[in-house]
Amino acid sequence: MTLHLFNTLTGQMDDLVPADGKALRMYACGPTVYDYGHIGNFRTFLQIDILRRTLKLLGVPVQHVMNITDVDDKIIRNATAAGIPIGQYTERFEKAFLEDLDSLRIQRPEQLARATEHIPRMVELIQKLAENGAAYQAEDGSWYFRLASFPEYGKLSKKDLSGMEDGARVDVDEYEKDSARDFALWKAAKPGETSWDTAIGRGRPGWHIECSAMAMEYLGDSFDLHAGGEDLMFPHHENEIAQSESVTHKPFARHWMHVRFLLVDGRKMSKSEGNFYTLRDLLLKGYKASAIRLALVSVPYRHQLNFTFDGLTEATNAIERLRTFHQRLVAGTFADGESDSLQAAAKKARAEYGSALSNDLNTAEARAPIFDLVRTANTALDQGLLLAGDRVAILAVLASFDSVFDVIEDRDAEPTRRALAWAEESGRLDDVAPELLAAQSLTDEAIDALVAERTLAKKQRNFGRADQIRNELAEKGVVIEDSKDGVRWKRK
RNA sequence: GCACCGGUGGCGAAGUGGCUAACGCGCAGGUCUGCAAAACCUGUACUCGCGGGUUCGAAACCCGCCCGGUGCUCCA
Repeated sequence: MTLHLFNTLTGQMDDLVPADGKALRMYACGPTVYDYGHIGNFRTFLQIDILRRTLKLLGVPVQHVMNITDVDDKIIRNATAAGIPIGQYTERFEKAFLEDLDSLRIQRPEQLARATEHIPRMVELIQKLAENGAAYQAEDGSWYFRLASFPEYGKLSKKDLSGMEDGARVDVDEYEKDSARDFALWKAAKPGETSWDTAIGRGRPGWHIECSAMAMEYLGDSFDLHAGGEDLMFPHHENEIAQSESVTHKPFARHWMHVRFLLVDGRKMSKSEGNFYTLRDLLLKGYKASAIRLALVSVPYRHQLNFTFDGLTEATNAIERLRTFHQRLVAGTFADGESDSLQAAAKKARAEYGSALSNDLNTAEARAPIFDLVRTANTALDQGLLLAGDRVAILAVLASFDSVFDVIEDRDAEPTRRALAWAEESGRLDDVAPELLAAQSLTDEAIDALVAERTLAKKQRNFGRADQIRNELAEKGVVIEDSKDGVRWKRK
């Protein structure tokens, strides 16, 4: 099976396959590390994670490069305000970002590339552009890309800029450009700002050049896929194409993928609207990392996702259903053999799941056959008709599902613990949901002891005491389930 | 203003010409249970924003309208 993925460049569904027949070479625009990542950032990174995991599911090896933008206007401004070097400023946000990736179970790219570590490569590119007449230096020493030198400009975002007039929007500090739409490749040093002394003068890179430089450094002049948020399509990606292709005269990326923005409560998320959430905000409210992952991943990447707390609750409950079922299979004992109907159901689920994902990463559609299988298997389980061979087949389907969605295996304790530690050391304990603190106050050992006491009380038919213990635990978010195989408990 | 996307049950959401309109959550009733929980069963849109049209046949295609969102500037 091959992945059919919408290609922004061609405007149609194209098969995404490695041009060299080996690994799929992809570049994804990463974060600018000037603050903690918000859920909008993570929706994009999560959808790219779904992409790379789907490729692997389909047997395609991936060579994935992501940049970390660790120098830009905001970083310089904030670091200056804090009175520290930019490296020291970005370090903690980069660390936080990588932790957040772990929390959401987003796989690390094969290569992370920091902008500040690739300055020579960028300078080289700008020099080549200058030789081709595609770049020029302004009086203050800044370098700009000459848009007029690249007639194909606009081919990605389908913009026709030929009729646009110059002078509509000119940044005050960029008045020396030949044409208003020319964009900065290199910004001349201003007094007191971080800068690099290079062959093209003292200064710092413009935003777009870093991606061209690092993509070509690790993936070559031409590569398979370039991905990012929809906002980057114009002008960022358009500029990358112009810069890169003006140097190489080869197609930059063959395939472009853009993830749509998410909305929060029906509005674009913004700090001024008061609907702005970082991952850490949500963890401290008591939502599990897996629920956040599933909620952000369940709406296909080309659709707007309206993020709500109801949606998080829905995801929490859906995961609970999957995990409970998984646990039934893992813990139970089954007679030898296999049943035709369940084997067929497992096979069908796997096929439908794979084909939904291959169809432009339709995650919503991909969930359906898995839940179908859960219901079918639960019914068989209730009737004692599920056999050992069925268990193996169904667990394999769940594993395959989790190789992309990664929500069944419960690793939620760590992100929450990390978020609480962070809240403590950064003085944000007031933001922590009281129920979360209450739940944390109870150790597993304490729960086991109470559960044991309740079981004893039940044996003595002292249901009053048994129910009292159950209620106490429930208040702290611990749910008890009695079953034939014994008592189970879980943190809600 | 120009451009693009969407409007499917209580909520989320799939489906882009033809099987009883997936799936999840929620809700109601039932089975099981000391009671619960979990699980299962049944029900939960005779209908897909509105009005026309095309077609043997449309949620799906065309036209018009209404509503919501996004982009055109830094942004994932």
